[in-house]
Amino acid sequence: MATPLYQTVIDTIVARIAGGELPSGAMLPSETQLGVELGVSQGTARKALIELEKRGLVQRAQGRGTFVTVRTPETSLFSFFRLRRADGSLDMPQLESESLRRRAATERETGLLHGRPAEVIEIERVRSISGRAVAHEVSVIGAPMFPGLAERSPLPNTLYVFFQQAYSVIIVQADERLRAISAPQASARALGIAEGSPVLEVRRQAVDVLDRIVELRRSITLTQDQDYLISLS
Amino acid sequence: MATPLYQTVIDTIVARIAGGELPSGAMLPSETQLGVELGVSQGTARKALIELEKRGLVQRAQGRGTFVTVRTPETSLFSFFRLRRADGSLDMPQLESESLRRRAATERETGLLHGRPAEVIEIERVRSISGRAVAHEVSVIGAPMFPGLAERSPLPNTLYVFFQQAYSVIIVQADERLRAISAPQASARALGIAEGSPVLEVRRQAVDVLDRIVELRRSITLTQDQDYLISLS
DNA sequence: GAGTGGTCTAGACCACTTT
DNA sequence: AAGTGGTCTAGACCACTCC
Repeated sequence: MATPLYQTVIDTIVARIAGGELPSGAMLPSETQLGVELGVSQGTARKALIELEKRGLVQRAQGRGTFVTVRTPETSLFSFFRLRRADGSLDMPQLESESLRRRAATERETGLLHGRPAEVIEIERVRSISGRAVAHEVSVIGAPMFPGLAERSPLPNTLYVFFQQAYSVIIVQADERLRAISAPQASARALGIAEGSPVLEVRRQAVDVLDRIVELRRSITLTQDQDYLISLS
Repeated sequence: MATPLYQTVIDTIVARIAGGELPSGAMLPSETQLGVELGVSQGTARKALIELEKRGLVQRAQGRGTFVTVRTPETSLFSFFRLRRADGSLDMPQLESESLRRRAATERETGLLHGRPAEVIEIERVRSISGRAVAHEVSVIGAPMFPGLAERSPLPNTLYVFFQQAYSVIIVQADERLRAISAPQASARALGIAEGSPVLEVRRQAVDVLDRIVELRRSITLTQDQDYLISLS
């Protein structure tokens, strides 16, 4: 029993979703159908589907079926944008400005990003909440993985939804390192604050469903009116 | 089918662990035994145990059995102490100083903490890494929930391990709000830094296995040599 | 009514650990 | 050899959704 049967079922479905064969919102075959298709029992197919639901990749609804999880700007921001009001609620951020650059990758970027890209696309954005600039983000992605992206500016508000819809790249995890620093010049200007004010620096590696590092991001965040909210367990 | 059978099995085991009947490291009955005891099938007992393992409350090992998860200072710090070196590894922090106070609870504390305590115990600590003070923490817990604690100073390095061993209070989750602020006077003095330097403020609510808010904590953290490392999904 | 997932059972065989 | 969890199957019944 080298690899369990249900694991190959999981892998098959993940591949179908990551390959675009099962797009966002699509209904999966029923447990019984899936079992017949893949030559396993309904119980084994069920175990795979439950695991996929726990990963957030599909959603199951009694009486309706199993569906590929739909990511909207709202759900994506809810997971991956952590600034919250004092009462914990999410103020929808607006995109204030955006600029795109295509440039040679640094050694570090080539080493970290999936596919060891020699060229990257850099996306610089400022987000605001209730008219106040609160975050200055610089994202870096491998150019070969996102053909044509550099020519599509302005990009949608939420990158990860766009990645999934246009490139079948599904971000499921973000590893972050946080530090309190004095606002660097560029960010201070972008956010309209005094240089040297304390800001939260967030350096992120975004990982997709195939466990590939897809994006490197550095955000400079204002935490005067909003908190960066997380949960450890 | 108001509540599933396996849920009552889960609740039974959680109660036994939280009640001290199954202490840290104890072996649980086998799936079959548990099924007989509680009048359910082995498969149902199994589903409950798997759920408990996912919550981190027990650990299962093929051929050996199921055991109540042992929390050591190492495992506890690994989960709930997030400062890490650049390479992601954990430098064990040392306790630099500690002071305890018993005092009347503020209105906010009474409202948030389990049991609406009128009196609380305040634990103030400074932690250091390689001889450098890096965190100034103030914890507040309800006095009635921890009888005799105020007289036991100095407390062990890791509070949550101590809570579990001495009071069967098992912390499983910490909800945190992060901000970058200018170091307040008291913390600046405790950490030996200039007042006004940027520091990471972490306000935490620690939740136990019975879903009760047990501790309120405010940490002022230096993020010069170490990062605050988290993962979103 | 037909089809879906949710729960529960019973039994089989395998892999691993301990004695 | 005995006991444990890990996998897999087959079938039953229930609750829910949709037509």
